[in-house]
Amino acid sequence: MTLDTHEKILQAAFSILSRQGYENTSTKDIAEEAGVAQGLIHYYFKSKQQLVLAVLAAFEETKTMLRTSRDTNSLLIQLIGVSLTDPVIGPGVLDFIRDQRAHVEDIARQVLAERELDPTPARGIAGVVWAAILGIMIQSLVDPEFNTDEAVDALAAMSLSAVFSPAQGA
Amino acid sequence: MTLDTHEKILQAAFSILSRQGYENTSTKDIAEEAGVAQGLIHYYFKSKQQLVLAVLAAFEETKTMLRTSRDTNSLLIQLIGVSLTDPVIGPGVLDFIRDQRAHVEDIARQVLAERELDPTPARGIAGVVWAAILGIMIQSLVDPEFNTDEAVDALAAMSLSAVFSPAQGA
Amino acid sequence: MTLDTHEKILQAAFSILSRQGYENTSTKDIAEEAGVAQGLIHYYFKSKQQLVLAVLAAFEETKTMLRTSRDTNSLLIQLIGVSLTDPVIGPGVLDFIRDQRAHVEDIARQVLAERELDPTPARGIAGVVWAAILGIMIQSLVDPEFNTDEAVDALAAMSLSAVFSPAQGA
Amino acid sequence: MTLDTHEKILQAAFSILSRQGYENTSTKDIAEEAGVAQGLIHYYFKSKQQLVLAVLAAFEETKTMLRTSRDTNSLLIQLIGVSLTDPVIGPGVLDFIRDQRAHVEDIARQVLAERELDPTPARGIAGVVWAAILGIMIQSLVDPEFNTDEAVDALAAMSLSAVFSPAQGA
DNA sequence: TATGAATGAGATTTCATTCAT
DNA sequence: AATGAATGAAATCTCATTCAT
Repeated sequence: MTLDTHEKILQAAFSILSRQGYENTSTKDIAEEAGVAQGLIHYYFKSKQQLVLAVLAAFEETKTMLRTSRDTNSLLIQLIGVSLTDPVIGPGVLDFIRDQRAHVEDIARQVLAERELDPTPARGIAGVVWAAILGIMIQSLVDPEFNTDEAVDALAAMSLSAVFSPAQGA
Repeated sequence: MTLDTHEKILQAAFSILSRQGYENTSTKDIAEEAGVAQGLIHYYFKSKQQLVLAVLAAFEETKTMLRTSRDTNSLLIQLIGVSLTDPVIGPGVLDFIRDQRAHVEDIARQVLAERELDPTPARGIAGVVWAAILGIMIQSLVDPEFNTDEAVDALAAMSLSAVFSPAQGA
Repeated sequence: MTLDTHEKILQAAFSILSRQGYENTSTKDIAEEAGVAQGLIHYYFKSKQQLVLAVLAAFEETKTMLRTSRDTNSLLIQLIGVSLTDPVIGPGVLDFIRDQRAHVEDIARQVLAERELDPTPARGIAGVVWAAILGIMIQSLVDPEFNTDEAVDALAAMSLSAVFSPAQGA
Repeated sequence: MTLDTHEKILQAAFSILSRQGYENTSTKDIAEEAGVAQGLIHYYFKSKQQLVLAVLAAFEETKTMLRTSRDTNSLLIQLIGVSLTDPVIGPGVLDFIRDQRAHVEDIARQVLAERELDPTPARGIAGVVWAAILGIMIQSLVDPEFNTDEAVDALAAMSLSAVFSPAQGA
């Protein structure tokens, strides 16, 4: 199962971007990692930005494959930073984040339904839970001494409390 | 109250960095914003990286002044992205994040003490709460439709539940 | 006989470096002399230093072609000065000087062998003769009134004496 | 015996220039080495070039003190390189070299006179001997494996031969 | 499709020199 | 005499993008 060139470039871009970051990665680097000529990058992708968007889009499709990979998280956090100023990258990151949050919201809604509870707070809970996931991701990446397991346990506990506690949405 | 040049450069750097991001801001931009010659930047700060670290350090001192400012948050998120690959910026961001988390942990510990509860879960709770704050920050910045107030309310409710619920650390 | 770009840059570099000296020649100057874009210099040569080393290496290959050229000598003397402080240029110049001295030593050894004399002093003689050649080069370059022919004659006479005189190595 | 500022700058300049070379030494470096303000350099010396000329001129006066110092030689060789392109440094170096050669010529003339020999070849011999001294200096500086003693011995032997041999000026 | 040479703009940094105090 | 802040030009190097083949 040989990869076609398009795919080869995408994978090379993901690999090197997550290692080096958006601004520290040149299209030449990507071409070398992919084993193709520099010019070919722009034959398949109109610009460096478009290539990165394509990488981001590929995340979702191959989600399970890459899930919880440190590389993926690293690239995501970096792209969030970029997205704050880049008008092309920005919308792509926004879509990605909304999708993820919607996914969490679905789960919350399910749980509440199973308990025959009011589904209204699902959106607020999803906002916080997904926020906490992002923040835990960041602290894991930035701080080698951050106790990720402890944080994940605490998040689980807090989420359960939120579902059963009458204090919700105070 | 005229600012001395050193301060003028710091403020200009903060202002323009938070707007444009680290990689999109040149030292020339900063000099122009500050109204000084380009070379003067390097008279006061050995490198662009050192200047940014100085801006970051100034955050803490003027924390109340700038608190909840969108600019500050924007710069912080961007610098987190940069910190993943930059060996000079990295440690500065790490210190900042640890300080903030420690601050949250202090508060959690206080609350638990007032209730005469076991202080052990304070650290785990702090990790999650500060994570959620970061994540809410990000979603506010990236997604104009994100309902920040709702998320903050939910976070408050979940934190309260965490303190009183016996399920902690399950 | 069109030159390929690599060669064109090398020749332009040699020409302008020998005229203006290492520190007074910018890569922009070299690009203009070669009639190419500034960035192309760094496409072919990783740095200005590497380009200069390549020029130096080209000396030996085209030695006869350029022999006794004032330009070559000028560049060599300037690079010797640079070599005293530059860790990249330094080794290149050192190799060049050793090669030249070894060449002189070979000749001395040959002459002594033809006369059936002890070859031991060849190394000492070579050191001095090559030293004198360097020094005559310098004086010719620096002092327009220096009588180069007279000095060369005297060097020849002294070298002959050295070979035949029993006083060697006294 | 405290040094006046003028002298302090001269000595600092000599010390740091011989270590770092002309182009790698900034006026700021010299000011710091001298323990004075940057601006003061230009109060005493019109330009960096004039300062270097003053250092060179000071060589001759303090010749005995500094004689055979590796620092002095290093600075001289570097300045010879600079002199080939710098219209201000150039003449200063030229004077220096002529003085030194004249000194050697005086000695040669004396020796010939003592032997009651024809003084004509003195100039040619001086040109070569001084050339050899320069060249030996260079090789000592550039090549840590160069056998300086052997070369000096050989130069002495060759010079003696030159004085007594009838082959002179062949 | 694919190559890689070529371009040109722009970034960081250094530095001799000037000037107000 | 002395200070050190300020200037502005220039240097090296990087890089996304284009283009002829």
